[in-house]
Amino acid sequence: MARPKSDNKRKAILESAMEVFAERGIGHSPTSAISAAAGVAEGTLFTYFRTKDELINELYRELRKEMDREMVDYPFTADARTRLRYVWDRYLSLAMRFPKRLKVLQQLRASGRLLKDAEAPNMTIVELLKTTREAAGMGGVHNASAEFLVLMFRAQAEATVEFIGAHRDLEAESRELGFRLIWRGLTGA
Amino acid sequence: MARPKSDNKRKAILESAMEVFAERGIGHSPTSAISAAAGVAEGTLFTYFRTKDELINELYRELRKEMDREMVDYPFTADARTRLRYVWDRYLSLAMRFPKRLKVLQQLRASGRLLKDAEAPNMTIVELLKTTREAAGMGGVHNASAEFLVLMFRAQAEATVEFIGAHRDLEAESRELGFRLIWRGLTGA
Amino acid sequence: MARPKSDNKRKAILESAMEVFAERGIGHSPTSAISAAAGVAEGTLFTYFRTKDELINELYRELRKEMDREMVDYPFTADARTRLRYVWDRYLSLAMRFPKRLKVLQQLRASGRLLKDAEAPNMTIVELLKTTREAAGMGGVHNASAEFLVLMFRAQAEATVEFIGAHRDLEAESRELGFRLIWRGLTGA
Amino acid sequence: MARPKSDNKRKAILESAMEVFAERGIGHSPTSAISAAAGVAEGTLFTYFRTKDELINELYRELRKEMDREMVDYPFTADARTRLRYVWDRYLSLAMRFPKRLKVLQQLRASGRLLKDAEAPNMTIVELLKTTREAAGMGGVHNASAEFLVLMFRAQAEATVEFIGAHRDLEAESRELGFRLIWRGLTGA
DNA sequence: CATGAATGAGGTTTCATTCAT
DNA sequence: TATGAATGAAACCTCATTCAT
Repeated sequence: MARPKSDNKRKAILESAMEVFAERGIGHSPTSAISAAAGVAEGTLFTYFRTKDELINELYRELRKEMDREMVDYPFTADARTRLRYVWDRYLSLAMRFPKRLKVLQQLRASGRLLKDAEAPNMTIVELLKTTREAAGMGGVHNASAEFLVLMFRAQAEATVEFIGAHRDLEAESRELGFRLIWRGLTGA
Repeated sequence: MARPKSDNKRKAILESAMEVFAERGIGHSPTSAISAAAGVAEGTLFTYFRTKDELINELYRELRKEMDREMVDYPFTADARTRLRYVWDRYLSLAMRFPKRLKVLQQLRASGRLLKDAEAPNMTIVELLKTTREAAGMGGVHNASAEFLVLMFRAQAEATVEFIGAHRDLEAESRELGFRLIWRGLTGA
Repeated sequence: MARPKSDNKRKAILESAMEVFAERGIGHSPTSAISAAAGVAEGTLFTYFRTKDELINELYRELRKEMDREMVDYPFTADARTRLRYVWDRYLSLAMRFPKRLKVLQQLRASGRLLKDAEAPNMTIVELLKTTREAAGMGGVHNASAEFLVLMFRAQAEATVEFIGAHRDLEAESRELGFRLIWRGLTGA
Repeated sequence: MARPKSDNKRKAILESAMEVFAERGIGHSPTSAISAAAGVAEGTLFTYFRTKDELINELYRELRKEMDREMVDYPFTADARTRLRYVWDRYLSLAMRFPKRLKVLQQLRASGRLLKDAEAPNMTIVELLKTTREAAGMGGVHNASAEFLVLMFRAQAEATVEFIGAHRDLEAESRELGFRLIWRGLTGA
């Protein structure tokens, strides 16, 4: 057959996993609940993912890929501020579109079940490494670890998402303020 | 009166819970492992905490209380920068002393098993609300939600701890840099 | 379709439950003993009965259905005495064939775990309601609650079974005497 | 000390056991619930009854003794009908006064935890043996086992209590009717 | 004797995974 | 491949009983 292990089903399972994890927590989400939500049989889940842990890792990879897909129009040649702002906006937009995404990502990271290679830097991270360092340089911070700066950026972004999640009406200003804090922190401007 | 409920045992169980959670993740930590680590019988755990969830919530409260205890010398009358720096330093010190603390806190928060009232603002939070807002005011940011600023502060601190955890040799400069970024973000200076 | 849920297994579990309950008492019968007796895995019991209580209720229903099945040749058109005697004889025969039945039924009733709807009147009860009332009418008792009369009938039958259980050699005369007592009580004849 | 193991406490525990058993069923009644209801410590229960089973047996004995105490005015010299009617009335009165009594007695009997000697015939039984046989003789039933007749009598009485429990308004006529049925059954009159 | 914390065996139920259909 | 019944190892929690106080 042309395409065995129908990609549809795989996707359905991953999507359902995300829903169920968000709702009930990873630890309280039996695979049977996931397969039920995906509309497939319990056993079918295991033809697509050998174990629950594999499903968890795949879901993590998938969620990170989404961010890369979000970057289609990334302005590679623009100045640092524009580029950083682009990532900031894309990140927040993605989070707003899928409000459960962040909660699941945090759970996945805290689960202690992720394999090392699932954390490999993706395109978004690579760009952030470049841009945050450039920005820090503008602010007179020359010897900072880029890795550290990215960690900071992500932390700020997540905090902003979390706050907006609790205060929907303050989305616009929080977006601005959050970016202002991080940019001013990096550059002093 | 019979044998009084020993505070030692309670503490031993909480500490063991923290160890075990850090090592294996909440979801993979049977209560039997916790009681064994604490050197008590399986049933004993349940005379101190009615359910595993109660244990989880108590642990969370305990960990937050620790931060308050860390604030003994808080310089209430000093300027905002000094006060914020104090919290920053105490937070990082606590985290360095108990490297598993942060991991467990994040797991607890992501677990979805915390009760609302376990999250009630403690003394540290109250001070941070005051100070971050004052600092933001100095930076020309007058209408920011203090809650948002605290979230940002915590995010920065956690990111810094995480980075130091992976790069012990860079502790000193990361401490400085982290604070510089957040302070400059708030105040522009 | 996967392996279909086997009716045999369901029956095996119910039968084993009855055996084990009779031998050890409901409260002292772990589900593991039941599944072992039925020759299935511990978990399997729970694919047929969601909880132990559900098993208990199903067993009760099953035991009552048995009595209805016992009534195949019920002489609907015969006189009241013949009909009542038929039920009496069938009831005693069933009890003699499965000596543990009664003990289990009493346990089930005393357990306080039966749902209301498990007690709904079955065919046997319906017939008894009719016949006992008719017999009572013959005895000049016109305004008796049929429900009360049925309760009496059952009580007498159970007492008779209990006695025969302890005095096997007196079965024949006890059967006669028991019926004579109840019939004379109802009709005076 | 004059009376160690204060009789008060012993009684309190027995009474509470009866309450708790009636409410929750023997199998669902932890000794801790009984001691709590009795207002004594968990351990205290075990200075009065070595095991739960011993408590159960003692309770059974106690409940049967109550019936004997009920017989203070037993008309030893009256005719059979009067004597039987006396027992019938006393039995029903006792049951009405302590509506949970019967339920608990049935549970105790069905529990399979009673020792043989707890069932030894008491004074009430002895009298019933005499009287029912005499009555049966009046009805032309000469070779009946007295034991069987007593079983029947008890069965009728319990059925009557059960019915009255569900239909309080019919108490008076049910009392009459129940006795009429058993008396007519025995004697034909 | 009274207390209630401590114990740990055992109970019910869940769930990842396997495998017959 | 898809299905879902079957499996059995845990998991959490209860509870009769013991024993230090």
